[in-house]
Amino acid sequence: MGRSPCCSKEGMKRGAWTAHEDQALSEYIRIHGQGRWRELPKKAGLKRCGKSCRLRWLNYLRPDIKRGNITHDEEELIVKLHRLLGNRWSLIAGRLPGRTDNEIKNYWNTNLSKRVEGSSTPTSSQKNSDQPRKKKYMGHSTNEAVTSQVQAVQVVRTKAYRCTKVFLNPHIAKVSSDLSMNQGTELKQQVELKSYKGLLPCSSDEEEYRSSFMMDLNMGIMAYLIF
DNA sequence: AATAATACCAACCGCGGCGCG
DNA sequence: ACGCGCCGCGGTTGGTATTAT
Repeated sequence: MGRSPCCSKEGMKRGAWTAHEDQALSEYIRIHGQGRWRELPKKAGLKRCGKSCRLRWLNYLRPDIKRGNITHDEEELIVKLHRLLGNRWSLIAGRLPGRTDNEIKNYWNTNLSKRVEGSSTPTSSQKNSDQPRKKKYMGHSTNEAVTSQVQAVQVVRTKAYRCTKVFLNPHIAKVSSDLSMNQGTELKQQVELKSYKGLLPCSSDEEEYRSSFMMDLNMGIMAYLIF
């Protein structure tokens, strides 16, 4: 069955997004919500295909995206989940609040796949020596870039800057605020990781974990929200 | 200082799943 | 039951930053 291309490519812009485009997209979604990607660009006045808009939003502009280096705990979790799920990046990302499938996929391809291939998960001491070269990113967040560079037309060079600013998932923020004002994300993450550790297989009953994990997925509820 | 090689990551592409008429 | 269109996923590509020579 032949499929028509998702959108006509004629007159469509490609490549890096400009601050102006980012702003237009964010603004549109803020007002109208996400979805209807096909018609979104037209309505938002963007010369982009819907797919591109969706990707940009999901991987970059979403306010709940947590940017910055993947922590060791997150890394361990990714490795474990990958062992269970394979390249199901969206599922894996679903277990890592604030992380996108694209980000995890990239991280896996550039760091973890090499490391995991040959040996088992490294110890923390190994980790430092094994760790692939890290760029000395200067800590820009893209959202900062967006706000500070809103001189339109200028392309946002989103890459090559690892940022230190953390964007909170609203759910996390809510739970965190339930916990207490200054316990914030760190505590939340600890709690979250504890809950993962409770769920993750201790080698023997992987099946058990797998089924409870799948049930969890089926319920459509992130485990971290429960704890 | 210049150039090449490598690492990293945003964005693109094509396909499959699913819902709807 | 079938075809069509939209959405989402996973693999791949391309451009830039960083490091090595």
